[in-house]
Amino acid sequence: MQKIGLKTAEIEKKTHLDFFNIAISVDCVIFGYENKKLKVLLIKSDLKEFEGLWSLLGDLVRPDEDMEEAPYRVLRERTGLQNVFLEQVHTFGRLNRHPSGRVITTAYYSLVDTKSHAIQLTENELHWHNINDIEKLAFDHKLILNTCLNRLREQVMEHPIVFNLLSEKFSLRELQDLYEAILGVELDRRNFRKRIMLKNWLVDLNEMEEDVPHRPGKLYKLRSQLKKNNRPNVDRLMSL
Amino acid sequence: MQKIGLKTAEIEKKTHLDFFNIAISVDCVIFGYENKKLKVLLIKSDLKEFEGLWSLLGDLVRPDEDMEEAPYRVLRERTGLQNVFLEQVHTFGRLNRHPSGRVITTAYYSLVDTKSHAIQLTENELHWHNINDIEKLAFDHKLILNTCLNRLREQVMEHPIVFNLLSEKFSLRELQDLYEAILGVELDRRNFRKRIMLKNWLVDLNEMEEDVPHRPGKLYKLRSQLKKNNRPNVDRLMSL
DNA sequence: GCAAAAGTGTTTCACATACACCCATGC
DNA sequence: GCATGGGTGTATGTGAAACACTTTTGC
Repeated sequence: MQKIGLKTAEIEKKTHLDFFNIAISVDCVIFGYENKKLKVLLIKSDLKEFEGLWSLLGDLVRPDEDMEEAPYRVLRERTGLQNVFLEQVHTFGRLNRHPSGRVITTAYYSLVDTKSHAIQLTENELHWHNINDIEKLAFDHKLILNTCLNRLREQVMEHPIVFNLLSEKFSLRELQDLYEAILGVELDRRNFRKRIMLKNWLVDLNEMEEDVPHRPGKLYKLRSQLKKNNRPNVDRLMSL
Repeated sequence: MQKIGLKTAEIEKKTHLDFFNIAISVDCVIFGYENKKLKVLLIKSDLKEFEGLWSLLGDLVRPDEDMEEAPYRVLRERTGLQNVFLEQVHTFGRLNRHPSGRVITTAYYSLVDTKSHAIQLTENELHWHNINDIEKLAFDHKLILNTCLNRLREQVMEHPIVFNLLSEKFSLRELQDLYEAILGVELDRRNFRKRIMLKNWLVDLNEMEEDVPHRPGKLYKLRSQLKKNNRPNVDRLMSL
């Protein structure tokens, strides 16, 4: 330790640099759905401080990319997925939230189809975890996860987004199971169907489920106008 | 310009520093209410690039403060206001959104009582502007303002927050005028009263308006349990 | 024929909306 | 007494919620 009062140029410089030495990262809460369970994609933390704990996928924002681009890059680099649904949720900037320095992070949530062949879990440090089985995560990632899950729950009945978690064709029962997994409640089948049909989100494909050990249900898909990609349209907002 | 290939240590260092040289700021959309108009507090931009334009109040996040603290500090330093309502809305990180370097900014909106004696517009560069009269702002602040205004409009019927814009005692007519100013629509008086009473947010003070040139209205105040301060309770979220 | 899930309709309640008249006060 | 806004009730429509029986298929 250096004594106080001996403020060298080196220290002066360090102090000054410190002021600008806040790094910014993005963290992605990547939701998936399988076996009637809502899942989240996590990676083993590589930090000694969090040995054995799982963490969200994230990375520092690069100096030459728009911040909105960073979570798309993270998903592309880590899972191979492109054109996914992503939405910014909240920015977390508690002092000491990161053990190796001052890092402020912006959280995004993503909805992906786990059956997509594009998804590469090759690194083998990536795993899907049941939302309900998650106890402790590295950093403040449990808080981030909870915040994103709450946001997802708020959005799900208002906007046609859950379809990003399903294959293109699905039955109403599958859709209802998905809503139940997200919201964590049971829903009445008749009321659910009425409500979902009223929104006019679905197209009846005039096809039936196959290879099910019971009466097959009708198949639907999302109305194609609603499949807009999610990247924010800045021009539109500017003109408001 | 230096030729490529001649990468000096100086350049190496600069490149490396660049990577971490993203500054983070907070910008506050401070809403007020006066003369039946929703207002926002703006400051004359001191940047040559934005000469003559107004901008939001903001500042860099300090290396030794929680990010959530920064907007409270900005309000305290610039207006003298404390214990205000503040809510984080969105983080904006477009490349080149700031002319003097890479700055990512987190936007907060605040609701303050313009009649509060604490508020100091002393610097005289601060002025309240009617929301509807704002055309162009410095940086991407028009986008930030629109985003915050949309968020405010989403929140007002769900949460008892608009009371931060009013004095402690108010009549239902004042409250309705305020809602109309925020939402930009006219409301039916009878239906508005029923709806607001149903929420059980108000306490009848058994007092009447005074010095009004017409039949005085009853005065109400916000139920005191709802006057919770707005600072996020991290512990509660962590335990979810 | 049986197990398993698909499909469907009615009633009730809460809340949103549309709408018009009398009342209390200051001047 | 008149101008100004305060205060109130009813009828109608829409969506949410509760609730049970018949149908179709694979086995």
